[in-house]
Amino acid sequence: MGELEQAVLEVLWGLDAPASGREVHERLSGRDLAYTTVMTVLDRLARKDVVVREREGRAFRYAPRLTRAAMTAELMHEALGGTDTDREQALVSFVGEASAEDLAALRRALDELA
Amino acid sequence: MGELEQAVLEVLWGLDAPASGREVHERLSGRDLAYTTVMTVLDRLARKDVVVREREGRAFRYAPRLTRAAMTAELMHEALGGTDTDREQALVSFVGEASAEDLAALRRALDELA
DNA sequence: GCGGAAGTACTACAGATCGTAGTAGATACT
DNA sequence: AGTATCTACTACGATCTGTAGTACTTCCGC
Repeated sequence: MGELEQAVLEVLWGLDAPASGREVHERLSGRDLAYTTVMTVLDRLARKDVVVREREGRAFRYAPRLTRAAMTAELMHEALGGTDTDREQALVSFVGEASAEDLAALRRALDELA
Repeated sequence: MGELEQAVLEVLWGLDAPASGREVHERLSGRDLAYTTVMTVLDRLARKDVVVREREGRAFRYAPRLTRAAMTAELMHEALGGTDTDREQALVSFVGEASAEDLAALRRALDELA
């Protein structure tokens, strides 16, 4: 995920409804990009199934396939997935390096599961 | 991390001591790569601080900077780090999608922390 | 001490991904 | 019909990765 791609995703997560390319472009006005640049990025993200696009009349509306939290979780699982063997060790390492807040959140999350 | 880079790392993790380029090359004989190819990859990994190299006489010996588990944990933290806001949600999502084994391992790891 | 083996450093090149954007063609609003 | 929107397609340079060759340096055996 490139820098710009990330930024575009960020914009989409910041909205509650699917957005048009034009809208995304406006939210990125700080970067002073061409409209077509934003469209290219949206297209690539859609091709990678990171965002989904639905037709609305002549135009498309774009939305992230996953919430930010879900995507983060997916990335974490992906990282863990690389490790066929040391899964357990990796998790130990993970909690070992986690902040107190993250540990608390983890414990709560686990408790809520049953 | 490219495919080959990953494979080279895998080899290094499979050994208990720092290895020479020649050794790594031999362990990758299945891929039929040129020795210099392996050296290039080791060099790039060293440049990225993924592996460390220490001089031994005329040659170098290469070793992963982190254990596999530690690197996995680092990648997981990195993924989580991208999320400034929804950390908590991300963790909930993460445990929500985890396998029973991973959950058990997580619980054990947390219990051992105190 | 010389010739070959082993190593490193440097360079190269092609394919993929990404940032960046232009042009053409379709559609719609007025 | 003219103008604004939008999508589709194409392009180009930068960076990363896979892959490898060449040149220079040792070092070991003879």
